[in-house]
Amino acid sequence: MRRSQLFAETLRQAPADADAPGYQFLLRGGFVQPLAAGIFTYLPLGMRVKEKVERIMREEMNAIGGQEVVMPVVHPAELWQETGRWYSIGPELARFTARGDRQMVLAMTHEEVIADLLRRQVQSYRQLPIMLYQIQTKFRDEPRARGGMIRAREFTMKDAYSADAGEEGLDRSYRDQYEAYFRIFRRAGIEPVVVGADVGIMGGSGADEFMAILPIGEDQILLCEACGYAANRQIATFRKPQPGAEQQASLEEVATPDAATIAELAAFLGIPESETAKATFFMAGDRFIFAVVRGDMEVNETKLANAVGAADLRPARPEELAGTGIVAGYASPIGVHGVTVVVDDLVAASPNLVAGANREGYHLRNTNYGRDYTADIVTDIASAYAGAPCPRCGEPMRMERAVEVGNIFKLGTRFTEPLGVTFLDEEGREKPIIMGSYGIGVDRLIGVVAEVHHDEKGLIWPESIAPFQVYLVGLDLDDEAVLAAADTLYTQLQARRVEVLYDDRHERAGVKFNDADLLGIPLRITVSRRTVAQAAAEVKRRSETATRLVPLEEVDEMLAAHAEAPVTVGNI
RNA sequence: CGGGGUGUGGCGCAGUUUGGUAGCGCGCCUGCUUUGGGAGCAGGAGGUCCCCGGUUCAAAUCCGGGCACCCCGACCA
Repeated sequence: MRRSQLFAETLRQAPADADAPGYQFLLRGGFVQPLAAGIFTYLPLGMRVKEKVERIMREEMNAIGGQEVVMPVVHPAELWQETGRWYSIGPELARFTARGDRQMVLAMTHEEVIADLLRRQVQSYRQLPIMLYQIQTKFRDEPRARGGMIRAREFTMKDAYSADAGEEGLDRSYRDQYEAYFRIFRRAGIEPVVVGADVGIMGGSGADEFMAILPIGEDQILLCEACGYAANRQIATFRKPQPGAEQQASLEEVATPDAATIAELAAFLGIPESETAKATFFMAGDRFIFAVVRGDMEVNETKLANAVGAADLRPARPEELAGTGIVAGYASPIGVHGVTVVVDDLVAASPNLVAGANREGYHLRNTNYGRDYTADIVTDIASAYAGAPCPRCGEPMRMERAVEVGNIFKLGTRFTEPLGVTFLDEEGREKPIIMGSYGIGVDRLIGVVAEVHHDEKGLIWPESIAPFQVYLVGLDLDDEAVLAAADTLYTQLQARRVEVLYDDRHERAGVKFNDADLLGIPLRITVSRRTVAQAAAEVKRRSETATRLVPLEEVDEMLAAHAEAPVTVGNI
């Protein structure tokens, strides 16, 4: 491809609304063009990257027995009503009315459709196992798209679904996907960490997330370097400190004016925050949830939601406290009524904590679980934190921000049961199919690679997904000998099936070199009056600063030899 | 959905406080010169100043109401 023909206008300055550096380069280089918040057009350069990422995914999915399908983006509402997600998922599920008042949804995921497909096609255990995948558009009306390609509303996902006759089969499919995922991410140039995850709206029995550690990540993960424990903060546990062993003392009200926060309270009384109890209030639908953790810890909303069996939790509004006996800022479970009380197990085990008196300006010393109050649920609802002791080995854990680039779920019968997706086993018994679901965000992966692989000048694509393998810079092209040499090399490289972008524009050297750096193509080859005088071309790797001269007749041979590299797609 | 910010030519911005009919840099077009790290000179094209309404002799600027986009939080396979 000649640069003069390529539809890619590079920008010297990044649009002001792009903050992440990798995303800025994707915009400046002409890889993608935003249409609206979280909705993008892929331009030719971006399309080439996307195509290569998808090719890797296809290869790895095919390698574990996956078969490709494409399912619709528009689904009838009835299917989503059958699984209940029509009702349980909020406005992020985009709904619209088609002709004749038919309710439709835009696919945010495809479990319903795949389950329906299996329901229609599978009758016998002899047809199982099945592994299907697609690379297809999804739409999620996210409350807030951000981070460029990392969190889009319309995006492309590689989603795979396994159908097995039993748990052992699911374990095997899950393991195959797990390993394929590592191969996909490594080939695309990132090294993810796998963390245990919450099953969220997917339901099912287990889930792992593939996380790319990045400061712009929206997720937080806890990692133990000593034993390898890794978990999303949403579900991460930690070894709780030993509660104090002192005797229970008698309850005592103490005036604590203007001490409505734990920090103020601890400072006022001259005690550590760990000797206090913190109360927070949530609504799970119509249920009022009163949650208590030790003062130095935070409530983990995911754990709390799971503890009370709620799909959704939101902070309670002040007016919702009316009639419960709760006084915000001075709250404790003592004297409250009509609410579901959930107490963290550490609080329940800790003697003589300072807690609110449910009276403006007063707290209680020496509150004790069991003696002074009880709870509907006592369990772990505290959030793990940086430095928290590992639940397995007790060593302090690291907390990192990360982007979820892939996830795998053991769905079990979450979708096949309500939809009646069954098969007959060897004994002629009807059983629900056991499913797994496995997703990778294609655009998000590209966005993550861009964030990981760049320098101050631009992108540095891994060879495996670079839009071109070679950026051929022609300088002094008004010199006929140089033009002929550059054109010849271009033709030779194309004949070798090397993907080459030939900068034949009438631009100055600086412009071309800077564009080459911005676009991040792995190899730059320069032909100029200077190099032609030595019958050579200058070769430079984007990832390195060194250049070297290679005789013109050897350049295409050199690249052909290079084609052996295992991770490479294409002919270089 | 709460808090904050921003909407002015393709991109980056000034102008808004104190109303007077739109400007700078980059990019783009033409010509000449230049030519290994974002050239110089000369000439030129390009803008419903986010939208609607109001105030005013006069609105990018003041007032009201929308919308869009960005950041933080909430939310999130």
